[in-house]
Amino acid sequence: MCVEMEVIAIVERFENLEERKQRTIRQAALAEFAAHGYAKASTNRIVKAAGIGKGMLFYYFTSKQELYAYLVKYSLETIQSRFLDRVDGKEPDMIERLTQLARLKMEAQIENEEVFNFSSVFMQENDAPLPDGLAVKIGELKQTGYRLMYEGIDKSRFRKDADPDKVFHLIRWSIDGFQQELLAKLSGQNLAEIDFAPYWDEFYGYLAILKRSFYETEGESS
Amino acid sequence: MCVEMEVIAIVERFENLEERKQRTIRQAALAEFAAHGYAKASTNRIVKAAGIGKGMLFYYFTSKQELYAYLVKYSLETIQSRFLDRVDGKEPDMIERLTQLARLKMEAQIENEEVFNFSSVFMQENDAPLPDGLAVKIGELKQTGYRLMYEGIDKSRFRKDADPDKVFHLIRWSIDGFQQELLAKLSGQNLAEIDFAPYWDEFYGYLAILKRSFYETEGESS
DNA sequence: CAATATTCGACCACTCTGGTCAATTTAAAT
DNA sequence: ATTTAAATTGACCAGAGTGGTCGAATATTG
Repeated sequence: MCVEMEVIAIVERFENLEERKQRTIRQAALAEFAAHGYAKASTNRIVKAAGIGKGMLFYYFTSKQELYAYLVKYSLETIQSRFLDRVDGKEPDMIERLTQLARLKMEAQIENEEVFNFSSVFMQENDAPLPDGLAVKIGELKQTGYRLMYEGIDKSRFRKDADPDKVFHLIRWSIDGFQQELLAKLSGQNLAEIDFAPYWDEFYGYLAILKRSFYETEGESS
Repeated sequence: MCVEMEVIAIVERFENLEERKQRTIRQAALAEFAAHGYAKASTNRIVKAAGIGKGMLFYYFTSKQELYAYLVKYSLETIQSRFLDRVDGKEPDMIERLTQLARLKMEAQIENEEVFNFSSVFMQENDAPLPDGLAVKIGELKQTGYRLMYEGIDKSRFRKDADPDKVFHLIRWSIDGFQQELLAKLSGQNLAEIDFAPYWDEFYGYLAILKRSFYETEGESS
């Protein structure tokens, strides 16, 4: 009886769900893992936040581990397609490059806030149980990010009286500092509701100073 | 009988201990609270790390709360006396001021690593049960730190073609960035065993560039 | 109507929690 | 040497929370 059985991976049950429900559960789980890390995250809190019965979580995923692995995979794909793929890694001007990175990351983050929060947690976590393939992919993502930030920058545009590598770092720290401080100020608010225009203006103000200070001056007219 | 009884606060039992043992227990507790925050910190792990029986912890302190409060108080006093009190809040030159802060903080941190790690945790934690007095003192410490970093800086030394407030932030972010990155690179190692000389040299290299770039040029000869 | 796919939450064995306390060792006082 | 007091231990407690199961109820489908 039933020689040819429809074998479906359990996780497909989840993927066949209507998007709305999938999203609710994913958000709840991402938030929980982001807030507590793998070990201390609670499946009970996840189901409560997602508004589903305890049984359903283990109907969609065989275990906490599989749920975690799914979330990591999902996050990697999201970051890749919604952020990294859109970056122009050829732009040689450092400030242009970093501005682009900042803008694209912000755009991606607004629509996938939990994913980015979660990613900064699992990128550091190293005692979470992950299938080898995913662990490798995390490493690759880190490297991609690194390349996008450091590779192919034309340092010859910097002022000649200073070590270009040092100038490079100073510019990076400045832009990072602005971003971090802005994000801290805005934390708690819903990013999607914020009008970023004035913050971008402020940002460009900083960039102008950085250019004036760290780039070779090219014809200083009044 | 025994009308005049020697009433001692329980915590004094701890303070009458020999310094060595006090220190061992304090370090274990500071590390545990720093790593997990108040709620998730485990008294079991503390006594194990400190090498004492479970009973002793509650012989010295009546509860986890009291232990936590003691550690906060101890940390505040340490930071005040070993760091803040030594800062010259009058130095008007921003880079001099921040250099001084970096150096003094580093010196204090080398000899009280756990205290500083713990402090950055309890300064953000806001659902830990603390006697009102201490909560106030934490606020005061934050303000002192803020003043030491921002107050009385002579911004007129900055280049005239840029908003001095922006320049101020750029310099701060640069120095913070260097510090953070260094600390991250050195994390895990025992700070006391590290020779910081080359790092200070590197640091001064950055400061020279910052001065050259952001300060008003005063007679550019060569 | 029957078969199948979903959904629920009570329940399980287990771990860990902050805290207690009877019993023991150590030190001090007489 | 003997009494008294202080210091120290870890087994133990009730309670909370853990990841995960499962029988029963409900929806959906053929």
